[in-house]
Amino acid sequence: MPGKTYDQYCGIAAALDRVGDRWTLLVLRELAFGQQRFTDLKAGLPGIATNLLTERLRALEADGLVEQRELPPPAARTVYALTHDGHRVLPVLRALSAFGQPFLGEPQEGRVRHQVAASALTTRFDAASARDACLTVLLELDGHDVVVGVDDGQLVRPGPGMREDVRVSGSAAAMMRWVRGSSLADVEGELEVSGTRAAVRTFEKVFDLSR
Amino acid sequence: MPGKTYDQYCGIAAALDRVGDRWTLLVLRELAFGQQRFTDLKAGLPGIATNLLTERLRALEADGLVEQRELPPPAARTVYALTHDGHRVLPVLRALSAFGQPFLGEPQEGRVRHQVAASALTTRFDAASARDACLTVLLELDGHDVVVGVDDGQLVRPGPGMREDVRVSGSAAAMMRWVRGSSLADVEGELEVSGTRAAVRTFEKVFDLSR
DNA sequence: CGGGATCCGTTACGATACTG
DNA sequence: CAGTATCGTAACGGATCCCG
Repeated sequence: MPGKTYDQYCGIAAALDRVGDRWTLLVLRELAFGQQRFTDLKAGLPGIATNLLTERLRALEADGLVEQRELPPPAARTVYALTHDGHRVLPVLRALSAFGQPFLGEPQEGRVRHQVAASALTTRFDAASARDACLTVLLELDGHDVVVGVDDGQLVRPGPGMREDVRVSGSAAAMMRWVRGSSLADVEGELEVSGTRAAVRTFEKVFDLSR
Repeated sequence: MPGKTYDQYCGIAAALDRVGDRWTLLVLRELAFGQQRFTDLKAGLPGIATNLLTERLRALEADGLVEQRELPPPAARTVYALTHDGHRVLPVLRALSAFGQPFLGEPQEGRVRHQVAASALTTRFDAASARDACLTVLLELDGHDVVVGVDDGQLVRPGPGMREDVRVSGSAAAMMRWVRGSSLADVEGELEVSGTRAAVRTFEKVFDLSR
């Protein structure tokens, strides 16, 4: 922490004691995209000092939210990943993302990370409309695949090997524009949405995108 | 901010640029309980320096999340309150509260703020089960009234003058214990729940309390 | 090159004293 | 009651260096 613990009997204070430090929630955001090497994290967090990144990772490990994993030689040795407990921050990240969206300006082509566009999409997930829905969506943004799943009305990170019901292809900026309120017609030519009519309908309902 | 803005095109980064500083989210928590005077805020945030509290309030005002209101003379002059925009942080506070609950120890009688117990309750709200539900709950915790409402499947802060469907009376610590997983039988004698059978059933369903 | 550790100037925070 | 002022300390930012 900077300073010290808030030391209050309150869930919010307890949460901030773990993840309230500068950079910590952004580190967790990076790990929410999947396991990352130290260097990947540094690249995704422009401006962070290496010693701070180290310290934040150690603190998150100590709290059981993040763990180091050793990978077989063919790849870089060690990666960081969210633990089972660590996945419980995802709703916090989603709420922050939703809160922060209105502060963002117009997305500029080529300056939107594909994971950020995907995260902006999940921001619009509406549990009430998703009742009992099951759906796998493959986003192909600037050539990168991101899978978003809805299972039994819950937003999930699906494992690989799922066959997608809906595929959305295009630039991350276009996806961002759609999510931010443009109608699909407005981003036509930039985004291609494919899948059965029913699946696409479910997709638009669950993420409140039918405009 | 400490340091400076993260300056990333990302909702989470933009959110943290506004509310990511130390104490800021706890200031917003206090205001989520209702409008507060400077001194009330200070009392609810043990350990904060007065200059920091001032600075945080000014920054939140500049971002349009908090506003100062002048009250008619009979009371203390000026209070701080969330603006319309500022109410959009409530889901962030709820997500943080839910994330932080498991880190809290057993509640001790007399050491739980009634608002914290109420906030812990809202943590358990399940939008999927609340579909179309309408309900007003009056919590009477340690003698303080807190109203929690569900309208059309959404969690709301109801205005005054609503007649309650369910009333829960007892200590904040007992409420906390119930919310944390005890069955109603376990807190029997400490909590009194009244209302029509149907209303109580809805209450328990919507907050997943039937154990 | 990936994964850090070290050092140092700058900034923010914490504590308390003081004022309209 | 509602802040402002001051000041020592801890945390951060940036760069550099180190090691396998």
